[in-house]
Amino acid sequence: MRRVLLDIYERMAGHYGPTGWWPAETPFEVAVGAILTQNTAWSNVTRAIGNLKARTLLTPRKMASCPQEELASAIVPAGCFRVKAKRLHSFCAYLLERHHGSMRRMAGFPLDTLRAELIGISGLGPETADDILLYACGKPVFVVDAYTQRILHRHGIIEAPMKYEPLRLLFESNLPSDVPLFQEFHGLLVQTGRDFCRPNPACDACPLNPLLRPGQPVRR
DNA sequence: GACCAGGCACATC
DNA sequence: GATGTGCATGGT
Repeated sequence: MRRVLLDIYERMAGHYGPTGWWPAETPFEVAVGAILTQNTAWSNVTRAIGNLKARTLLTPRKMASCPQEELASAIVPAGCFRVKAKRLHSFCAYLLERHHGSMRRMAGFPLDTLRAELIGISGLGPETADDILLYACGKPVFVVDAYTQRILHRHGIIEAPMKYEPLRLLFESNLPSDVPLFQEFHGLLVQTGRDFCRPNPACDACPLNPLLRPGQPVRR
């Protein structure tokens, strides 16, 4: 499995080069983007974040003190705006109370502690928590998403859809615990999924075709 | 007009 | 534990 995963990584990296994932200017912006992108296309998140910047709401204190309806109006383009405004407030409250509003202070805490606390916040599930941990805090967690599932399944690496935790551990136990590797790997999976693994895919040019299978010798 | 997008909470069985 | 539904916009 280790060789298969590294083969996948090398093919995608060879096709795309460095992705520099996640696209954001600050760790706090990463966290906001992680919440806004839930079940939402990234292009819509970009608009919402642009609105937040224009209204100078993209800091933990400004966002926390902004009325929820006003916050919601700024993030309308991201969809589910009432729900997400509430989720952003929940995260800001946690960040202010527990870490004095500082993402850098937050990153000083152990991974397991932070992961449990983040998942405990209403509106933050495992994927959103892991986005924040990997890309905003620099912690070695592998982020699993719908594209990860779909790509592995379509290429026969997994037989049936797997639950989040087992799939995360599949990657983490078969790869070196390396933050830049995890960051790039997930970014490459998203790009590959977006370009080649949609419901009506253009599979022909996919860099993962044909894919190395378990037990198969490395082809060069 | 239907379907999808870088989920999650809640209700129900 | 598994499945269904609401949230809601913008692109294809």
